[in-house]
Amino acid sequence: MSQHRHPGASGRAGAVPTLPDLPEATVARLPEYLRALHNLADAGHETVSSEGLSAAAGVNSAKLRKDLSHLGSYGTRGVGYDVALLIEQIEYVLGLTQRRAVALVGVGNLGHALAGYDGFAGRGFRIVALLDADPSRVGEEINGLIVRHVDELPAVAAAESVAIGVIATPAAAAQSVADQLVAVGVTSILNFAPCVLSVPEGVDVRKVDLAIELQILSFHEHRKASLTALPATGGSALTALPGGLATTDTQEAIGT
Amino acid sequence: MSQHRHPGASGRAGAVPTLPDLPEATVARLPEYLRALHNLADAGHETVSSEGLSAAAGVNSAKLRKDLSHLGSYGTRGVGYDVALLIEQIEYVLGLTQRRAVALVGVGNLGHALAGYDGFAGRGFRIVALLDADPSRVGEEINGLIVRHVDELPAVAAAESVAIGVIATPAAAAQSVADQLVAVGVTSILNFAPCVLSVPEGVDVRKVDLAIELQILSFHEHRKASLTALPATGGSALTALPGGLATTDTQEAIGT
DNA sequence: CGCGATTTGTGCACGTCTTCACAAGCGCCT
DNA sequence: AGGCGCTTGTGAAGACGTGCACAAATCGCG
Repeated sequence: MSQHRHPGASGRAGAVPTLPDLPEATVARLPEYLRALHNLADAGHETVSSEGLSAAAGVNSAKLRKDLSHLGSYGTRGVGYDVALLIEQIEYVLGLTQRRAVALVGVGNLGHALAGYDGFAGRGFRIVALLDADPSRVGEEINGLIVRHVDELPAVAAAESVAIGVIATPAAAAQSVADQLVAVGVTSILNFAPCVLSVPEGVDVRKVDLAIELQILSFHEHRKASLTALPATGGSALTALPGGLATTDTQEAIGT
Repeated sequence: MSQHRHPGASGRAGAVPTLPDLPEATVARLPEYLRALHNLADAGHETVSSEGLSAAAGVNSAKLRKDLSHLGSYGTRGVGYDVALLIEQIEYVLGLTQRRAVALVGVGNLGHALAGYDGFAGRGFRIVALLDADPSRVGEEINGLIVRHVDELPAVAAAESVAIGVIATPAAAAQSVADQLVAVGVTSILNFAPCVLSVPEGVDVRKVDLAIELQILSFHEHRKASLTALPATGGSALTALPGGLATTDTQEAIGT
């Protein structure tokens, strides 16, 4: 393998860190590995095998090895992976060495919860502004931050370089908020509003819709129910529909 | 194509509705189509072309047609899809014709927001119980429901057949709650706690982790930043600025 | 010093998902 | 009635992701 360096302590700002163009599916799993690694570190483990880490992260061990191999050879054959080193590497690749500034727009039911969610501050992010369009909400203090009017977004962005915008507004307002975020230079958006956002090229949007998750579960419920209504392993060909047996045992978590 | 019937009015309970074993990727998109269709219906449209619907749902039109073809031929060539009929079909396939009962465990920051989220009640689900292990939270009323102690889960499940459990507890409590949910017969779990749940076969778990979503965005931010810092083509390494252009234009939403 | 136990990294085959491109079908207009 | 334009449904090809199985590499021990 090629020589990999530890970019964590890199003093150079725009260095050339050979960011290795990871597959999307791998990127989506890295945070999960990272969480599992932190748990292991807290428990005092210094090294971990791919088998152990994959179990903690809930994935196949071969998949985990392939994922990690994409960011370089940081394991030792016969031993496993150095927990601390791997944490450092993944955090670097994910860009978590710098605490990115997050602006949260929409301090309603959900926004309120997000503002108080410690998973944000605890995992490499800091909320720098709470914004809302409703004047009656402006001025309220949540978790040490004062809610400001959404029109102040340019001022916020000027004071502190906002990397990520979170939209927790009603669907009707989401597109307008997205436009405003893009206008002040935000290039990554996490959208909780149930609607499609249209953004210029180069801007990343991820969507989280709680109702959709429930509906997907509902489908599987429906499917399981209609299957159990069928005869077990009858011999007759008639009513047996899905030749298969195990059905789709997607006990795997997540998808997104 | 084979004859498809409208199962919406099916009187038989455990009928054999030819549930067509949809690809997971398709299932994950159906709720999005459904939302777009409701919007179109509200706007007065009676029919919609695959082009129009796919634009409203933010996907490729060919993908949409293939997705819909999996649940039967409900379009008319030269015309498009009947909005009302398609809504009925998708809701049937997703099992939304019956309002499924949801039990929410963990009424902290996030649980509070979920309890008040209208996307639940509005989209085919009804929260039938709010549960928490903290005695100081028991008794509180949220959105018309009284918070009960988690030990009452069996009583809740006995009174009303709970189809889906939502876990919004801290990570440390999540596995225990999942076990309790499984024990009372819940076979679908939506997990907001940042941890892997182990459940018996046949139980579906979907995970939503807000921190993970942010970290994925962070990766793309990091990548975009390191790319714009690179020289365009063959220039000197140092000061060259934004020679780069399109970069990774993953403007697509979600991944689920 | 050499050997065996262990674990990583990866080539390969397989299945799933996406996308293009086009024939088949439908309604409308003349 | 016939033809024309529009839209669906789908075959085929390619991209992508997954998992097996094994060679290469490392450590510890005799």
